Amino acid sequence: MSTDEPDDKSIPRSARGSGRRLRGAVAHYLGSAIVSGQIAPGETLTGEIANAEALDVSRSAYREAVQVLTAKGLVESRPKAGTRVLPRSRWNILDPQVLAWAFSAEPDVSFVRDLFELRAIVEPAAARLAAERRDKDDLKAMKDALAKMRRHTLATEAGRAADRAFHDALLGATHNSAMMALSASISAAVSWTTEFKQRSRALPRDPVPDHAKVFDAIAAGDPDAASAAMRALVDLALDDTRSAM
Amino acid sequence: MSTDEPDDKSIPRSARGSGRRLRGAVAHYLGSAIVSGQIAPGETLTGEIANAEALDVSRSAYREAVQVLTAKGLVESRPKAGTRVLPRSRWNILDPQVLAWAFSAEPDVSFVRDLFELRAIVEPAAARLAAERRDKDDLKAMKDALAKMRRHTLATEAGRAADRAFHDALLGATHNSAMMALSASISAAVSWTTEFKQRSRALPRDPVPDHAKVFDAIAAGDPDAASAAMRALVDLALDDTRSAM
DNA sequence: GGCGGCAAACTTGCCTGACAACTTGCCAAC
DNA sequence: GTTGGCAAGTTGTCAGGCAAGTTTGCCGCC
Repeated sequence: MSTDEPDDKSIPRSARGSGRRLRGAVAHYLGSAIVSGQIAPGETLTGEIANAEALDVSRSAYREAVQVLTAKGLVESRPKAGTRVLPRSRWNILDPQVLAWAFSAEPDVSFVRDLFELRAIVEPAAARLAAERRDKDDLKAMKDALAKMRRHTLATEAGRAADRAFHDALLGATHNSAMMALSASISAAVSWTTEFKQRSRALPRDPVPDHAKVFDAIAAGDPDAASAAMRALVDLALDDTRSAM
Repeated sequence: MSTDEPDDKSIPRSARGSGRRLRGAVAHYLGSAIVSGQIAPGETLTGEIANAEALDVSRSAYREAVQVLTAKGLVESRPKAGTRVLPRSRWNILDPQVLAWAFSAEPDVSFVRDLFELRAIVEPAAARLAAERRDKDDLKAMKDALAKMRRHTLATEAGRAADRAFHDALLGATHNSAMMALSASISAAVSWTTEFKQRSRALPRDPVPDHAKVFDAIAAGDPDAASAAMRALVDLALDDTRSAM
């Protein structure tokens, strides 16, 4: 892309054009490096002036990027001690952006397993709640998403967006704000893994029938059936993902 | 500059001494104002130079605070348009810090209900996993926390810390990183609500027996019993909290 | 010889002032 | 009425400097 500057590691400048501001690019660069393990927990990264200069940005831009990482629990900085990477246990890995950084590199297998495990716990329970509380608008949103899934397949970005929309609508039908916050994280993760599945080989299974079963149970107001149908859906998705890795 | 200024709203300077850096105080101030609804979603807050001056901090400190809010999905800022508060659906309310801001003011009743609902879903499932996977260290950590809970009551901060430690150890025993990330959020929320219960009136119930039952089931490696015991514990906690509000 | 306090040095924290980049909304021309 | 460009205002980035706080090591005291 950029014809001008084949500098050592000053990538951010070229990534600036992608809508992200400059500090966003720096945050992405550092965040990915940390989450992917290139900078191990406990390590303290080089001083602000040196590091900012190495990345060819001003100290303020660099500092604002570090603030973002601090806000997400990736690093902690104290005077004289420097900025050091915190242990994984303090990271907000449920943060959608951190999740994106985690999947921007080769996703860790055990981490994907953990995410699916969480999904297998939360989504069936959410489907149960949704069956009890859904209103007309919720059903309409889910129905529309389902129709879009039918039209496009999961091979297209539009299809994956429809998949996300379906799960978002489902979580939204619980009318539980905490659940909806998890929705953002989980649907993001699901989207990444779906794309990953897609990349590895053609999807062997048509996902629409499973989703339709969940929808029918929720529309019928049958909590047990909704929970069971969603459990089946997640299990199948886990199988597909597992066989793709 | 100004040594003594009982200015209208320049609170941050006084809050700086509390360990938090100055930008942390500004972030706390703005974050609380947003989460508590004083600044409604969709509103655009005043320009950086004006607002920074009103709070009696430099523009850089103010900007770094805003970056923190941006990282947590509370606001979004674009040139010329200003910085505007995003709709609640985009907030990372599972972020421990956002949770803290939410509880720093009068906590919203329906929000607390939502949190307990999530807890009622996640923690029994986590107890089930913990019963299957716990190792010696996990059991030791839980046992220690339980002993501390017995020694101090929930009326003391040490007791509440022990309660947090018990739940953290339990979530940790699942050996699931995503679950452990939720642990930070949930235990924080539980701690806030416990303190809230405490504030309203003396706790009518001794929490130790319930916790001990969960521990015994996990130590025995009985997933079903662990799940059931945890479900009972959360239900009781919900009852207490509900009657206190 | 060990221990405690003190000081210096280094890193982040904060400040100031200025300019560049980017929207947005107005306004004019077609 | 639509479309194009222009201008103004806000955030974004930059540079340099000083202050505050911590860690480290030295020095004196016990």
